[in-house]
Amino acid sequence: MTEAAQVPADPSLLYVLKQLELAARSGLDDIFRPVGLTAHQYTALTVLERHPDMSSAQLARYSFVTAQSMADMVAALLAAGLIERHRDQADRRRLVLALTAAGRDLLDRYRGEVAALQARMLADFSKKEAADLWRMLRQCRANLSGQPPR
Amino acid sequence: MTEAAQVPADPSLLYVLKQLELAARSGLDDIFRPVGLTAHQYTALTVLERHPDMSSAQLARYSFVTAQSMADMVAALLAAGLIERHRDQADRRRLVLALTAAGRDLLDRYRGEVAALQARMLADFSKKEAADLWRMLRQCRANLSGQPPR
DNA sequence: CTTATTTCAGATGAACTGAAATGC
DNA sequence: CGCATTTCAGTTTATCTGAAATAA
Repeated sequence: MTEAAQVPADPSLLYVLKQLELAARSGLDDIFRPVGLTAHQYTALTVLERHPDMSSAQLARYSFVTAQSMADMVAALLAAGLIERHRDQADRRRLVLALTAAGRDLLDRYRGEVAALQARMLADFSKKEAADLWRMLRQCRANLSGQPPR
Repeated sequence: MTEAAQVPADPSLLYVLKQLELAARSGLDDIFRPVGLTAHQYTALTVLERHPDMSSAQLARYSFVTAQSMADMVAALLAAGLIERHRDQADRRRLVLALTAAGRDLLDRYRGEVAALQARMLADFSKKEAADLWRMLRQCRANLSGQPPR
């Protein structure tokens, strides 16, 4: 008998968080599967959009993965023509990354779908509730990581 | 403003959610590394605690992984002596799982540390704020749960 | 007969560690 | 010299797909 996954009677906050993130990432993967992008790769693109001229190593620290792991993902985005890179003139060890026109175009093209996913998640939320949720999540992250919110 | 904010200045709600879940899971992994348990395995134990006598296949649907993947994890928990299983007398295809005394003992032993992690995450939250966050996260999960699994 | 559960076998991908080359 | 960035090479681990056996 196929029963839908049921909700625990009294799940911990950490567990609800995990399941919600799973559902959200699944939604992102569904959106970007047609263009052969994973949720992780999309996320990296949005980080580069907000913080241009990061190096692969910086991006890795930002995403809590090793520089080697991030190098693989950067290679995939380079191969897809969504980002480009060039030597930093000030520090010639660094290869700074930037979105290409195609990368910016892709982000623009899917902004609506991603916003719709977020809106679906926040159905029935008032503007204030959504803002409160956002603020509290950032606070939680700051509390756990010791990192300043970005 | 004459121009719409086309490029988000702040990280999206989905992105903050992802980073927070990452930090929380990292905290769980730190807690359970000494006993050789992953955050995912710990989560499975807590699910079994709340919902005794689930089969591996049910647990898999519950966790949004395939039955084959869950079988590997179940095997690890069996080998560690934290769960046991026996045939369901009503449906002899099913191998129902249950915590062993050692499994219950482990959960009891680490309940405090997990609660402390959650408390660290919720530092400087009022009781009402924490309750609001919990409620909103559950609401978000419910809103997205109509999604097809991966 | 069809479906669900479990198990076996192999494939894949995304992360890791270690080490070397380069440049500050 | 110590340290950071990038790259090369190999490894691990967790998932997946496919297929078979068992039972309702």
